Amino acid sequence: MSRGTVSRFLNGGHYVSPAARRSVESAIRKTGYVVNRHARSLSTGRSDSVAFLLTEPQEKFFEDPNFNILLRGCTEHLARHDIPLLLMLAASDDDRRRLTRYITTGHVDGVLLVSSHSGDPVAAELRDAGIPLVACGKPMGLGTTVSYVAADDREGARDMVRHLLGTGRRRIGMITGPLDLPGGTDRLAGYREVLAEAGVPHAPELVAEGDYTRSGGERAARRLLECAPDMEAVFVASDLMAQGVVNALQQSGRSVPDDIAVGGFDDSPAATSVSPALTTVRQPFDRISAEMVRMLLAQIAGEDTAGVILPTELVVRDSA
Amino acid sequence: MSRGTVSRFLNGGHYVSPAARRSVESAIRKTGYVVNRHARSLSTGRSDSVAFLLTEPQEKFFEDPNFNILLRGCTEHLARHDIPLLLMLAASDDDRRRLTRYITTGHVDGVLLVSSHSGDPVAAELRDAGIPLVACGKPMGLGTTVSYVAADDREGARDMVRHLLGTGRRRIGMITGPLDLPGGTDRLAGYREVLAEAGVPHAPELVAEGDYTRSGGERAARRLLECAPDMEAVFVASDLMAQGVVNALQQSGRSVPDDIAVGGFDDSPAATSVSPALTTVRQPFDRISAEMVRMLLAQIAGEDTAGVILPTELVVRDSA
DNA sequence: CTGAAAGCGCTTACAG
DNA sequence: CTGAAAGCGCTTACAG
Repeated sequence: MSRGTVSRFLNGGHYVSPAARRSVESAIRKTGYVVNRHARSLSTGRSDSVAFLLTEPQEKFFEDPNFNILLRGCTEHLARHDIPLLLMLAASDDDRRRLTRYITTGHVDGVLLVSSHSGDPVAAELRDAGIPLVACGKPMGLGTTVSYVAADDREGARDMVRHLLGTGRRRIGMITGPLDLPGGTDRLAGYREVLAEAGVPHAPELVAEGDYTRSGGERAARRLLECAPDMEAVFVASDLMAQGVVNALQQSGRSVPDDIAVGGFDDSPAATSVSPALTTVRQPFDRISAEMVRMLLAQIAGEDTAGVILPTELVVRDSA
Repeated sequence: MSRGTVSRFLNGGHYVSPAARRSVESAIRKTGYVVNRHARSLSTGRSDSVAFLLTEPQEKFFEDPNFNILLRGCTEHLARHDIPLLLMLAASDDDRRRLTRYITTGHVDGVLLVSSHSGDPVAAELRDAGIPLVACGKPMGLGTTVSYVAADDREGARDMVRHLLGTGRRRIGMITGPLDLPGGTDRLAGYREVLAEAGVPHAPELVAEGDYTRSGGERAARRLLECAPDMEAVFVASDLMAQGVVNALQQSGRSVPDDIAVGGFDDSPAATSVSPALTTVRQPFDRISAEMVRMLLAQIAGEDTAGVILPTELVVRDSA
């Protein structure tokens, strides 16, 4: 039997007679044959695997439940296509270089890129190398040359601030995400717009930049409390930070929501593990990961993809 | 210039004249040449990458700081050899199959295996496929056919229980790890031995099995409190669980360590983020990851390696 | 130090 | 439906 026939059997079994198929099957069973992926990849040009690349310090990856959820979603959606997901953490510049080299060198058919800060060269490097690429969140400063899927950060923020205004509060503070991340700037923009529309005067002392960590939220809350002790509500750009905020407020003797209402963002597991449970803006994580995978596979298949923005949803619980 | 010369240049530059080297360098720069790894791997039989394979539900990976630390250590030690680490999470059986196939198929030169429960087929599968393999913790039921590196769980447990006895307490409980994990059984064995040696009668109502999660620790502590309300101290097989235990004890109105002393295990970040700070048994994580990497590279180079057991150290803080 | 050549193990038109 | 053959892009003895 020729190696051609075996190969055809391995790749879907088209143009293989039942008899041939049977004898290949039994031979494979008998010898424990397993294809050599390198050889296959060399000849097909594909590797049949995909990377989930995170360019964040490792702590953040472990601390923030958003990554967990996103990772699980991507894994599951890829599993339906029987494609393994390789998780790569680029914590240092050195790691980044090593991993980009690894990726651009054909080891992977495409990459799901998570959390790319403006100034982070990874997205541009991969794009320039022609690697199929989908970012989670619009990569800043790259125009529309990189496909992405994101939640509608601006609109979500607007919903939350409108809700806060609706409870009668005017002195509404905000703790933003890192401002070199799209979720950082867009949520802030939404907050500002709604307040302006409602005729609430701009108050810079009510805004503090956070870093999407619990302890960062705590610190920012204390800063706000100092500069604006009369704050009535605060919109926090992530649930994890909001956990820290609730903590800091309670320690300062304020009750949530009676003294100060707190609104979060994400609707991650963090939202319901605080007391009071957080009123927050749900990111459609499952749709996000599904879209990311769909778009990446489309790119790998040679199609063009663009950016997609998915709607968020206000979830009202007890904190505001 | 022949491709042979270029290849020699790429692989260390031996037997390449300075003139040839220069012209290769400039050609590479000009064309943006990058080697095709598949072709290289096909001919060398190596892939120059290594997997960190975790067979645990994804939550545990994210919740337990031990994994974080171990992962970081392995990444760093491999970085010194310029070898990328691919993280693979096998949460479901389906994932496991997909990833084992991926691995045994030559995509990776070796694997660092974390947390293999007895009954988990992964270690045996990889071993049978002849993949270089180092486990973290002795894989149960596999005899000595798989190399591993572990902390001295038994001796560490002995130290802790001796310390607890030394503070004058006799009614000492234990919350174990999962008993299908070596750390689970060995720490329990150390606990039992020391109590027996001290003439303390065996009291089954003082032992509860935990699962290395915070909430599991909480549950186990409540169970113990019910069955043995006169407990004076408890040795908890992980710091993360101990966090939950301290919580449960305090909620029940007990003070730690005055009413009940608590000893942990790991000396992970969890140990110092509780109040009171945990007296615990330090696992030498950095040495563990260094050894794992060293042994894996040795195996890849064709050497044989065995099991190594590293000493622990008692760290006395406030909880006991 | 250098080049020509074989070989790594697959896939895929191409004839038949 | 099947086999013979070319080709994927490297590495590595082997002569020179």
